[in-house]
Amino acid sequence: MKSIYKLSGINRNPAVTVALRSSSASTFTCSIHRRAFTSSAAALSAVKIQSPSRGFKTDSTTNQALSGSTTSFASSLHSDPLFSTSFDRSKQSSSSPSSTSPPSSTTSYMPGLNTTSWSSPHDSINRHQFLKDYSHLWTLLEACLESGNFERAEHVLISFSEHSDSKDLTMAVNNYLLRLSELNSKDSNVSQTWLRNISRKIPKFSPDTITRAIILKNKCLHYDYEESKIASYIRQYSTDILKHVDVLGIDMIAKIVKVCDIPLSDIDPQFRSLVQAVLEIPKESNVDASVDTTSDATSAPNATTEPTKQASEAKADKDLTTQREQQEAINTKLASFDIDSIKSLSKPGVENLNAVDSFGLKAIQHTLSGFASNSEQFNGVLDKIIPFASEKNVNNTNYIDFYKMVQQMESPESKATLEEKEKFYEAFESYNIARQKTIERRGLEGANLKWKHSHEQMRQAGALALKPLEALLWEWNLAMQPLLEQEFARIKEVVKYTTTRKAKDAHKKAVAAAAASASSATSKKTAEDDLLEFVEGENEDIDLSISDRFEYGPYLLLVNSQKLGILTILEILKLVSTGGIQEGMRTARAVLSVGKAVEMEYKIAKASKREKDIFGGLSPESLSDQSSVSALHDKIKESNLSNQVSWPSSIRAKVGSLLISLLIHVAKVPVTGKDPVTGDVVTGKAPAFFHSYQYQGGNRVGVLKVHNFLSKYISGDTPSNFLQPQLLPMLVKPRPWKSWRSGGYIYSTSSIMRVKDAPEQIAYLRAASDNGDLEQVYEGLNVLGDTAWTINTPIFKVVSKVWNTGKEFLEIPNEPGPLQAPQAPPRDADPQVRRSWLRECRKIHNEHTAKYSQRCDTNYKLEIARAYLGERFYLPHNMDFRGRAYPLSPHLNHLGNDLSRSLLMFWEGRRLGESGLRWLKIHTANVFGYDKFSFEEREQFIDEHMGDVFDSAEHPLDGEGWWQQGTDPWQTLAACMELTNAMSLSNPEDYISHLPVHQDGTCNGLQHYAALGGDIEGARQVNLVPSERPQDVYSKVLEIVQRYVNADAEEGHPLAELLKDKLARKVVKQTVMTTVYGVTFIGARAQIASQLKDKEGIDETQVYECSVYLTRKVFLAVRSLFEGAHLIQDWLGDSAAKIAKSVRLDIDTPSRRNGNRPDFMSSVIWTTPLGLPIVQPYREQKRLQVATRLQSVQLVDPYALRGVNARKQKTAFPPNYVHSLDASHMLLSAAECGRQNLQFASVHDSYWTHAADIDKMNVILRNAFINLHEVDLIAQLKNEFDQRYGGMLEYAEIPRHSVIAQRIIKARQDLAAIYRAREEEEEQQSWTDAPKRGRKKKAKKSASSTNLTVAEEIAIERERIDLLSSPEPEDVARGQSMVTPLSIVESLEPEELDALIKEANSTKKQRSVKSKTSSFIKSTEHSGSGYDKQASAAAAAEEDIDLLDDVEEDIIDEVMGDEESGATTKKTPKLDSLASAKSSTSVGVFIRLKVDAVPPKGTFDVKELRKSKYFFS
Amino acid sequence: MSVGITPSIVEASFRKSFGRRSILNYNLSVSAIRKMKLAEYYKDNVTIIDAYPGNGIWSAALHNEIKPANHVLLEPLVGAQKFLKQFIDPSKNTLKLWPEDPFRWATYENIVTEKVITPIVHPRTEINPHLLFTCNLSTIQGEQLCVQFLNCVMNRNWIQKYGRVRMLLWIRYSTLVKLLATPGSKRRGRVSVQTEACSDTRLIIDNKMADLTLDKQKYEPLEVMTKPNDIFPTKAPIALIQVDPLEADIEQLDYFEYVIRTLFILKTRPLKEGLAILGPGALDDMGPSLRPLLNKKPADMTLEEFFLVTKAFGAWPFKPEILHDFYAESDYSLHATSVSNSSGRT
DNA sequence: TGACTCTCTACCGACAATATCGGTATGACGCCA
DNA sequence: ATGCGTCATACCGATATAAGTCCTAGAGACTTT
Repeated sequence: MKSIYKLSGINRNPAVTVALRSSSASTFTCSIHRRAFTSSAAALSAVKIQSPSRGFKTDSTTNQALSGSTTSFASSLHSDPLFSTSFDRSKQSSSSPSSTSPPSSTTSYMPGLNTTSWSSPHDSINRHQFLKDYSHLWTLLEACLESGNFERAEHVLISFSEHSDSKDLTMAVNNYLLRLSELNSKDSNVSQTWLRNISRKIPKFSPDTITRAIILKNKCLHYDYEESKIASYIRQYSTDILKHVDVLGIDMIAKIVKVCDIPLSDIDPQFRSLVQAVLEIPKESNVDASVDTTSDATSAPNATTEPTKQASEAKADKDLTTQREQQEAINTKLASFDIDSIKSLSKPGVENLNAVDSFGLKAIQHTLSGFASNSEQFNGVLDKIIPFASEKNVNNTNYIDFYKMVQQMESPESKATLEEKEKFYEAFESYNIARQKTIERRGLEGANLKWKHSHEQMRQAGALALKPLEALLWEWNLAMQPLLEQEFARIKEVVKYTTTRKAKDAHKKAVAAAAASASSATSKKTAEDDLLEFVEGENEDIDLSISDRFEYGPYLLLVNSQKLGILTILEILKLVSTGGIQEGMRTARAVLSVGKAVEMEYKIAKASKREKDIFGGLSPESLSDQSSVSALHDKIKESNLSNQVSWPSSIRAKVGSLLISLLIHVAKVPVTGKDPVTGDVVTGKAPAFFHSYQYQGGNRVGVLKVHNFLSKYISGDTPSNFLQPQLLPMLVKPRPWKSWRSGGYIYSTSSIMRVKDAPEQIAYLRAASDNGDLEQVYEGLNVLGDTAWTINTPIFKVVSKVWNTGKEFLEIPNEPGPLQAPQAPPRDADPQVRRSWLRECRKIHNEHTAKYSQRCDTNYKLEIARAYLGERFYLPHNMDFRGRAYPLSPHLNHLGNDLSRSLLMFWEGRRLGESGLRWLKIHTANVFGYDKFSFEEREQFIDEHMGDVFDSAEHPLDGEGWWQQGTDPWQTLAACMELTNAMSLSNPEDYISHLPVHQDGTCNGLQHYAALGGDIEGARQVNLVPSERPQDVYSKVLEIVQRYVNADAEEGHPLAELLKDKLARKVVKQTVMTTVYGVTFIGARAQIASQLKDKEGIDETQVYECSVYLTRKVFLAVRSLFEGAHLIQDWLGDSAAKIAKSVRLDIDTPSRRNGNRPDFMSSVIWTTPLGLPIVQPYREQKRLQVATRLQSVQLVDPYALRGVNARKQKTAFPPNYVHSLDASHMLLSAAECGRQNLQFASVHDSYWTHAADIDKMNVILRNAFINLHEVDLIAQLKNEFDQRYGGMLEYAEIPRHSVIAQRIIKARQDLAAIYRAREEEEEQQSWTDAPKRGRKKKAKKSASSTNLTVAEEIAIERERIDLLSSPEPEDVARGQSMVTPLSIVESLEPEELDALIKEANSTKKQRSVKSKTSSFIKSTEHSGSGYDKQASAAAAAEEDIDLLDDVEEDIIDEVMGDEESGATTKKTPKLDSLASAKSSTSVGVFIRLKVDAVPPKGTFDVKELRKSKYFFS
Repeated sequence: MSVGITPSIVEASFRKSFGRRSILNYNLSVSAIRKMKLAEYYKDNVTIIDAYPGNGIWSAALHNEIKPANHVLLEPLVGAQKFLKQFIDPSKNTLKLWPEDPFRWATYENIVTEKVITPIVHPRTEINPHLLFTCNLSTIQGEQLCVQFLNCVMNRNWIQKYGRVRMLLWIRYSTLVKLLATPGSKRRGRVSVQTEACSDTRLIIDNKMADLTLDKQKYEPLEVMTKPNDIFPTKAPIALIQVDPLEADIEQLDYFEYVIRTLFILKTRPLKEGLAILGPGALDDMGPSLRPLLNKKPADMTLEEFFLVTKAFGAWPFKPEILHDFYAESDYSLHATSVSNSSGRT
């Protein structure tokens, strides 16, 4: 019986444990608890026979290679074909899972192999049983290989092989082999021998052509391309081997082709041109100037041949030098294209921002601008091209203004020839590729050199000088080195054993030996001992640190100690004052960030190195055939082990915590303090960081605090200096999206979808990606990524001027001074005083923190903007899980606030033309806030304010400041400048405009709702229906609310009278907006309260009741105005609730908390019109505590199988669905804009393009919307739901008096009898079987009960279904003979059942309406009562005790009654009771899930909006 | 609530507790009060502040035994007010019902300003014989209030500004073990040290069915509730404690609070680990002066030992200046609204 | 055979509580037949 | 070789932590004699 209550799918897997931790080294048995009943009850026991492959103790397979350990994996429980239909989009049904998916291990959808389906068996999107360990092993394998730990890697490989699919396995083996052959390039026998051995050890493994290619490569190197050895091998396996460019590299293929005389036609046509390019290059000139120079640092720095410290430092020096060389080389290249001087022509007066001049962004700026200042010799050609060049301002320009350069080159006056231009662009492009790569591989060593320089300068200046921060940082990094080396040594000591046990034993022996020798030689305490003591901690922790090192060791070894030190310091300083911690940060965040940085560093270096390996002497950016290059890039990324999976967060945390603990230990700052006793000033050195804890509302939080000496150095302007350069805007077009993980940056891998700790989302995404369903999505996103941007320099100048004043201005926060807490009250002050003091402190602290983080954020934006002045850049995009697009690069992007948006403009310019000029004016009016009027009026408005516009543009800070009154002031300023520039031309229409002009949907969510429901009235309100003037939803709602309030005021309602003159659009706006998101009454009330708070004439004490009153009115108004939308919203919500609360028959899902009830396991999943599958990620989270060096850290375990959060699933579905539609609309529009060669950007429901192209875009977006909504999306959704969830059960009620109900009750009794009998029998058995085994406590049931619990009934239903689907006719017959509630219900016609449910529901509703008058809408009608109650309560408090007499009797009685009943007993959740919980007149029953009928669609024809001017405006 | 109506209130309050846990056994209450010798100590001009009287049994016993000049019942629950009113003789002025919530500090000011009570300040040389405080803290929030009352004892504010006011508190068992845990106990924590530091606290009425890990030697109850119907709800054990504030000051109170709060975070780790999180470099600087304690666990340390640590901390030149940490809620709506507003601008 | 208590309160994007204890499962190991 | 008992350990879930509770409202989930 107990098996029912076990989640059979999540048994721990010992074999994996071995590989990960190897806490043990011998035999394991993995037992799977039996799911089937073992009872003798005839009808039920059949299950046992029916599924012989399930529920047995798996045989142990011995594996000698694993030091005698036996590994086994639980067999799949649910591999029935029944549950393995394919995932399909309901509209274009059925497509089988692709067989060409790239190997990956994060997710797996291999039906039948240790998997179960996630949310629905309908889709063959399955969850690997050991998903977590699987991905951990994957990363561990790589780490072991990189660090040259082959023994353990093989260990891992074997564990991995037990439960991986063959493709993943082959890839894993290949990676092993590749690495092995790399380190034994002079002897191909090593790898061949190993391959033979592993094939024997892992019979499942089958080599593929990649395997052959690796061997071939090894042979080539071994025998130095000896024709006889190579040619025969190729002949043996066909020239298919040669298609693996990503293994062999282009150079090698070229050589092979040459040596073996293979025709070029045998080479993969995709890469033929590359090979050809190599063949054509004469040998000597084959020097690549741009490829990675730090690559040797990346190749397993801590492998057996690890560079010494000096070497690595020297190398760092070298790196910088080579970097310079490289830059010069590029300069030469640029020069060779006849543009000898790219000396900046940029404007004077771009002021430097006040910032710490050090690393991070500065380094990036250096990279970007690095070679602008060199040599005068470049003056010449450019001067000829650009007449203005003589006016160039030489001083103060530290960057190249490519923007201006191009503008001038392209201007009509330019004398540049077409050929010159072409050459310029070509040079520009390859220059950008080179720079982009350099940025992505950040120069960590470069940062260190700067620190060192600063340190030396400080030395020269003398000890009295205050140390600059950089000097300090250099010291810290220096001090960390020996500790890191020590740690490396210890790790190597540990990881050379394959199990922790061996390591521990060895350690014990060593200690014993040391003790023996120590007794003779008196131990002298050295500095090293101190180190040792620190690193090792207490003796009792040694075991712990051994197993710890065993886990994180391989990962830490991947990056050299110099880099580790630097990145730790950078990360930590970046995080100061985050997480609401004053002068510190949360430990959890710190350790994870550092760990992630290590991972990033390693992966990017690895990718960069691989690129070099593969391209060999070719310079990818200078090749003409860029499509081949990018195809090869993709191939490289795909085959790279590390691109597949992220490190487990536990590993990140452990790696990070180790580094931080070292930093804490060495980082010191000078301090002075006063001795409390003597009063003397004491000086000393104190740790710069220290680890402690804080309490947050009763919760303990680990924090890392910085010494306040250090915090003096750090202001809001500091963190941008530590910014990670990996995610900045790109200088070249992003790699286009080609699969779910391929696209975006050059080296770092990003996923096309941002997922929330939900492998299920990835699984679905991957399936769709592999299936080729996402082409439209890719196309749209690629258009967004291909939009070229540049910084709006004039705006930047204004902003930086304001910034440097340090004062608050518009969205720019001021420089917050030190936090000033109010004086604490004396201890014996009244608690009230203390409380309000605390509250005040908290408030000030909050404000300070907010201000600080805002200042940081703005600083980030400005620093990035400054770095990219004059550059052309791109913003790679991905999506949230609904499909909405976001730029990958944070901080500065067009989704940011007004300021960010104003700093950006299109790189490309387009002539305004008549329509463009008009739209530019309208846009100016829009951003100013004058957007509720007709286009003509808006245009006129700007014409009337043209003086203000000119003044704003010409005197932004010293003029009238008209722009500052705008809703979006900075964008207004940008528009003013653009307009001014245009108007200054004799013909403004000739102006080449770069400003993005917006078209915004009016309440886009409601627009989609109206279209979905065909709701004419709603459509009219949101401008779907053509109209002469734009409709304003908020004003309309306000109007209705005003009517209600006036009516109440007439009747003398006091609140209505108070409020009737105080209503404003602003009061209702937010609530109307959030209605779409399903805001609750209380949430809306809070919004309204905050609006009312500042209103004149409303007393503070009245705000609350006013807000309650008003919120009711607003809700009523919204509902009346958007009846259709609400019907759809409700339907979506109800459907989601049904799905989220459905019970699955295909898997066993008992509740963790209450074994009597199943957990709900099905997420709401749907497919957008573009084919993107969307999975709502809301499940209960399992949290793990991971012990790290500093403290234990709590992480979510994304792999845990947990029930859904039904409530969240329900409330979030309507907005998510609508957002998935608006995302589809956007992507469709984007794709079409791309096809029509428009520059396009979007902020969800705000679409941007050039002013001149607005007319075109307006047509495109309207057509896209129509296309989207022409089909009945809701009907389609229902259809999809029916298919996906049709097999599940939902709870329903039918009238108790019905015949069916009676039959069900009877059946339940019968089943219970059988069940109890069998249960007893099993109990007996289990006592004799294993008397010591405690029974699962999950299954709490009252022994005497004759009723079935819900879980039990579900188990029985499941048995029946299983039997019916059995291949054995005997089983099927048995299943047919079973009488269960479900079988009874299913014997009904659907209509009959519907009728019964309807009947039960109606009686229930009647009852509940009678008993409750709680609907807020209803109570609005008597809203006076609340007021009265409040008043009397207040009075009661004030008046004398005697007043108690006045308390009404009925209230008392009520309370007393409650008290009485509180003492009465409670009840068990028996199914029968579940039925009667709501009403004794009905019976609860599980039926097949069926979503409700779709609400009838209205008559609005979406095509009408083609004519609607203000649909988007 | 005169003696004459005792049977009626006992009967009437049977299985009533108004959402709290209360004693039902009147006689046992009386017996405990007598063993405490309350009537002997509180003789003259006695005021009882009686918070959350609920079903009134305990209040009746106190009232009848001590016969105070002024007994004010702080009862915010309307149902309980109504119930209690039946037993209050309006003609007498000794027993009053005040409907404000004892949870609110203002209540205690209001009863003074409204002249419901007129507290007499008594020198700290002895327990204030004119003012007795009792409170039923058996709810889930009761524990919070209890800790705060103890804070007030330490800070000498709230009613403790009238001198050393004895408090008779009904608390849950879970609270009890936190307050009275002795060194070495699993439950030893910050509150137990604080309680020990600022008060002489005794267990007065115990509950038989709870098997708690208390030092029974040290905390011998005066009475024990044995029968199921002694309390209500039956299976929800509570206990009565007597808290007598101490006369002596706690040295360096701020430091003491910080030290115990911080050290108990790692309460079963050796003290040296705890010291390390007191401040940057704390272990290096303070370790030498506390060498004998370094390997002791905070959970095993005595009050005196905590005083030693406090002293060392106070003498440490580099101790942190700010001992109370604030944290910011992640409620930066400033930025968020500016973003969302601009997409749907006005 | 209900009722009481507790929770949560707008979508997304960003993120993230920890120390300790006790029970249970599991494995190592020894012992003995 | 197998089996059994005992001990150690890993894992998992539960609980405490702090100490004003956040002025109210109402629906829904959850629990448990």
